[in-house]
Amino acid sequence: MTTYITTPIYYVNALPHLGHAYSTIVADSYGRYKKLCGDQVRFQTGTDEHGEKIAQAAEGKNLSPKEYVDGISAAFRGTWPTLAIEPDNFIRTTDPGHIKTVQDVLQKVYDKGDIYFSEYSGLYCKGCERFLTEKELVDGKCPDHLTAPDEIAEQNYFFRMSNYQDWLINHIKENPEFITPQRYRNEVLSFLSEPLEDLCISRPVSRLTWGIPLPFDEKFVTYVWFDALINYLTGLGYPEGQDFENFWPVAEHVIAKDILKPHAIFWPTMLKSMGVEPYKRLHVHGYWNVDETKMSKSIGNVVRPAELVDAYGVDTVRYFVLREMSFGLDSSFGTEAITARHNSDLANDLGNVFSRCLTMIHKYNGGGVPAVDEAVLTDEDRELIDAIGVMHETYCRSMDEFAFHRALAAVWEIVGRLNKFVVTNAPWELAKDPANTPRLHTVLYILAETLRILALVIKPIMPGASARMEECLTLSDELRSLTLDKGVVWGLTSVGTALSKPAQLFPRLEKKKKKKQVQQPANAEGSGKKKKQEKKSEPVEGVIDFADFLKVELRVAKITAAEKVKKADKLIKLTLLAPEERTVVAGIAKFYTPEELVGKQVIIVANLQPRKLMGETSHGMVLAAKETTPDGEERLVLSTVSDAIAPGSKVS
RNA sequence: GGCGAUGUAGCUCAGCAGGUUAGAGCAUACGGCUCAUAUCCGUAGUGUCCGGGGUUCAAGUCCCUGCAUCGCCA
Repeated sequence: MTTYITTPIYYVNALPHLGHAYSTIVADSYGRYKKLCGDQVRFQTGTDEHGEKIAQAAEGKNLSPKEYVDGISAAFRGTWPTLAIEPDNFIRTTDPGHIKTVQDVLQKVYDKGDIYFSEYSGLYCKGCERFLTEKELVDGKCPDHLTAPDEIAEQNYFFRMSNYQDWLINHIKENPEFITPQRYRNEVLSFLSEPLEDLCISRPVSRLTWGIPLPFDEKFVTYVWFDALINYLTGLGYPEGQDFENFWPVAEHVIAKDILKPHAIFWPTMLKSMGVEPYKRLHVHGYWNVDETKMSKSIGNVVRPAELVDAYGVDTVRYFVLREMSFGLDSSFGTEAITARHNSDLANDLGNVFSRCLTMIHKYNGGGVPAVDEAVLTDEDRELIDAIGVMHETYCRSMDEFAFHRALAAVWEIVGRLNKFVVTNAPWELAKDPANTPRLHTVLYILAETLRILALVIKPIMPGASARMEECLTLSDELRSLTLDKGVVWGLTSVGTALSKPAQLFPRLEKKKKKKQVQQPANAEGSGKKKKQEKKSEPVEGVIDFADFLKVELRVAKITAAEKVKKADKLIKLTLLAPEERTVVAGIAKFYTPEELVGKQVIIVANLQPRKLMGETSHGMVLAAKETTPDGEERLVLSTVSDAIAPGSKVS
């Protein structure tokens, strides 16, 4: 059996965040799982590097597009190993091989007659650099730039997507698993119930040069989606080769819901047109919110995977995202949530049970795995063993369905049972009387064997923790390399195996509960009932508490560009790095010229709700001090830091 | 405006195709153990299953309607 699993190729206009990490962890874990099932697996991720936004971003940084994308692509590539993500192939749409294949595909589709040249006229907004639909306009103007769009006619190439609409509808209906979870399948079908328009697949070179030239007309480059989707094929050496034959028929794509349409509609019709079978499954997941709100650059609450790994460790991060999110639905990320998962599931349950079991084998049998005495086997023992069989089934079914949270819940059911088993069998009691030795040995064996199986099933999700468990259990290479089917079989641990001392798999994290700090003198009030309801300190007028202060996120930002806002004599539009790029409009035009601002470091409120000022949306606020001089003149001075520091540094 | 999803214990959610006292984890309270990472085990709960109608012997589970939130489309 073979498995081909892909993530989207990530658009290099931003650095990796939790959402990217999630898609990639999912694909990696699924790939590892399939490998553990004995499949030959190919796992691909990469970066998407063409298009208008990239060209703009590069220009904004005074870099050539290629220099710019090289940097961000490397950041993605470098992030994955820190999350124990091991793709077999990392593809870039600027790879020469990819470019050639895209051109071959275009030519093929063109020759088939599915691409035509046509004039398109529409309302083009220079600010957005794209055509707007009538419906998007507000009072006839672009809602973002408040300017009237130009009616322009442009000639472009179009892909006859509409030719394949009926075929696609049928295909989706006949293959219930083609798009999962179902809610997204419904969404696509509902979208397809309306006539499909053809897809514009070119951009004139006059407007954009950063793209793949059309093979049949050099005055145009390829629209990014047409270019990007093909990565899934080029990564396999399409149009020929063993990889393509082995893996394409089993292709499974993991995506987030924002790119559903290109993957569920553009891509299958493109494949159909070029004469390639559609992919097997498309797995669509939801968004990670951060503490109830959307994660976005402008709010400044973007979660960086590297920071998470530093704070919690790779295994915890992988476990958390897979356990916490029901695949397909949105979830919310919060430090309390991940700390709670780490402490309760990983440290208290799995980590602790691992530690206590190994310790007992050391204390009561010198660290060697003792033999089972069939004569003293109880119903309860058999129940535990049976439960492991049930877990195995649920686990596999859930992993196959991308229901990772359910797979993990099933594993933790066994962790819970093992803890109960320890308590009801109390080896420390058995050890007191030599007459109980056969039973003690049997119990200890069950502990060791259950741990071995737990180490095996968590391997795809937490490869590190799994390896540490196997290490302590001193499993042979043979036992470590078993497939699931062969490995989740009772009784494989050999009697006499000498175990190592237990490692602390997941050290507990201290909760940052500042709320519980009580300042009341110990016996100020009479004993009796505990006063559970700690009085909240009375609010004092004009005084905020520390928690309120923490809500304000201050950051150092570097000004990279500044220009006056038209028709506003007080406003200057600033482009800042903090560390990501953002726009902030500041009412400082009377005091500073745009020229003198560029290069300055300022302090901004980074998590202020975005607000529109004279047509520009401001994502934050620049801090400044203001005074009125004795002669009645106003003076304003920007707040800054006393020495150079990395853009985006927090101020507190 | 059209289509769709969701609304269940303080929190996060399970409840598959209608059937006895509605479940799990976390959090809370009390009790127990000592092998263990101040961990674990047991007990205790509380729920107008969003509101209102209806179908049925029987509805959290089906139908209609209203409200709220979200998504897609226009």
